[in-house]
Amino acid sequence: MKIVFFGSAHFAVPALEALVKSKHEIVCVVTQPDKKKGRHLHLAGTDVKGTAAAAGLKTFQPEKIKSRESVNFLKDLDADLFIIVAYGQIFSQEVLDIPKIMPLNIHASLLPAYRGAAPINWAVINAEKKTGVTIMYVSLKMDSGPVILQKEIKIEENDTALSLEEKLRYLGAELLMDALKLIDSRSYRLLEQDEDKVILAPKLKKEDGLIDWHTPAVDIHNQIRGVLPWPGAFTGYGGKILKIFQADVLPVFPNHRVVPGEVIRADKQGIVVACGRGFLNLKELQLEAGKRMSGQNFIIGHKLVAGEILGKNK
RNA sequence: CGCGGGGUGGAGCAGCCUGGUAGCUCGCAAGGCUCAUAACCUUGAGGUCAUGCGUUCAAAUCGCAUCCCCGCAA
Repeated sequence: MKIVFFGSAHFAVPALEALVKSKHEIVCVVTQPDKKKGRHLHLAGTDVKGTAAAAGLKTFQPEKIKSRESVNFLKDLDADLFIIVAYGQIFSQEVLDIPKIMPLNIHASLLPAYRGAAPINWAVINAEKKTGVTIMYVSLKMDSGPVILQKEIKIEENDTALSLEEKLRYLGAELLMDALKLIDSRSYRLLEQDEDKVILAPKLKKEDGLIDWHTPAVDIHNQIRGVLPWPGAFTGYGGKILKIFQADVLPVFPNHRVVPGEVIRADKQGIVVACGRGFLNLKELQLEAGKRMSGQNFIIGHKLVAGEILGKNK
């Protein structure tokens, strides 16, 4: 089959690599235009662009996928399938109608749960026990098309949005190959999504990383694991931003009344902070302008003592 | 040329503004105390103060340049 691959982010790379190895013909890889990014705003291509270049594939980087020029270009490719994975632009019906068989998408959740840009993050934040990947027909409304294949995976206690993404991107690539076989043999089925079970997973905002110490320790723990790699869970300390990368929920009972955010212990046992219910032992943190380090190292250098309240500033 | 913070023994930091013997906590080594310990007491090793140039009688400290790391913003 003649395939046009649409993708940009890290998540899409294994799927493209799998396609490259398959018998299918990739007529073009469409990815987002190069953007200035990073600390010094250097111009950089997407992860997918790098992969496509390594495989010697032709790339197309339209500013707007819906534009007249883009549509004409895509029509001329005469493709059977469009495969869209973490591309980053919304398609118009006109574009979706171009492929002769169908437009396909890999989504990192068990649809209809977690429709949107950050399905993995929200699954972790919401303490889901499992998530997965879905291969579906793309329709105009975001992530609402009928499902072709779906595979679930357990969310482990120590999984983060980062580790899950790593698992899911490969799982997604595998499942895509299975789906292509079904489509090739015309033996697939389209299963409509149950609109009553829709859960939305909007793009994360900076403020989603801000820790509210009044919430229960388990919830904050899920937040810390879920908002990686961006924006990262953070609080305030000494007027600066303090990022928290890793923490454990602790069943500790202090001998006095505590305020949420209060450091009730800071010694070799760890940095223990009071939450709305329960406590967190901060394992890995990073102060603004500082390096990422373990809780013990943090105490040694920053003279953090019991009684201080986190989150007072910023 | 988007804004800002930082590079000081093995780790994390102070000192810099107001130049004049390199300091703290931890770790490490040796010894001691102890039934014992991640506890405590002694002692000790370990540093081109990121790099280069400059100012000065004298630079970790002031000035210029370079390299590297990090936060914000996108």
